[in-house]
Amino acid sequence: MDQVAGAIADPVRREILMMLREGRLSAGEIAGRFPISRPAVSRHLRVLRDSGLVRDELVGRRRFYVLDTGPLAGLAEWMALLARPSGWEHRLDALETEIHRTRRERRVHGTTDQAKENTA
Amino acid sequence: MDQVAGAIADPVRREILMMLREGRLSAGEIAGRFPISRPAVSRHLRVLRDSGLVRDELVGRRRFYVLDTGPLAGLAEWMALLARPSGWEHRLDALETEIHRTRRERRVHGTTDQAKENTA
DNA sequence: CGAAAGCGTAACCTACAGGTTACGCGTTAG
DNA sequence: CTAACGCGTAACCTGTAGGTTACGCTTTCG
Repeated sequence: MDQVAGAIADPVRREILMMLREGRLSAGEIAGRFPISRPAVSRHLRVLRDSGLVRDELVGRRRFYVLDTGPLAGLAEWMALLARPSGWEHRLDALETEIHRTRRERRVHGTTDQAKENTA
Repeated sequence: MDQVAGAIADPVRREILMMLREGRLSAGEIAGRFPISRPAVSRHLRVLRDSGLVRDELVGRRRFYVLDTGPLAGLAEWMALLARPSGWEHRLDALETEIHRTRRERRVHGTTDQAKENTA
């Protein structure tokens, strides 16, 4: 959970995650949408990979990144625990169920090309 | 939300927040539970105050800190948005939930002594 | 096969986060 | 009134996060 919290803390990484929400993207496609250099983005992607928030799929000479919201569950649980008397934690519960549902449907994003899976 | 994410990212600050869940604590009481120096804890408290996650109450020569989970809502919403499959219907849903979010008083920790409120 | 595309890694630099000690200021106690 | 307490701030040091350029490896294409 520590790694997840750290990964979330950076605005560039948060934006990358939001990009990946609409489907997988190659490293170059992601880097092209930022004003910073490609290696900088590459290292942000490495942090996200280590945290488990993204998976990568090697397709030819390209590397696609896929969002994986699973690791968010731990952080969500911590937040819910912290805010127990608050009232908005119901949305966090919803988030967790959503995460589990997404876990089942993850294969929808996978298209029909072969890819060597490189999960962190 | 950026400040909240940054505040959450540090393990010491997370532990402070968990401590405050059971009631307000003075700066000295908090610092006494960590192996690091008191000024270091003081600056962690400053970060938490700036993020809005804690409020402070001056009582005599002591300064009590009180948990405020309100600012977590923004981050929670972002996480929920990320975990959902992309689509504008879901965004509307989240917006609606945010608008009707309850602002009920969190007077639970407040005891009966007078205190000058110093919210960030 | 040789050249170009697509990415990650290495080496390097700078800014800042997080730690320490020294200090100052307001408040309580004696 | 003076001394001690409680706490924040200033000044300083160090490790690391995040940026850059240079480079190397693998895959595709002429």
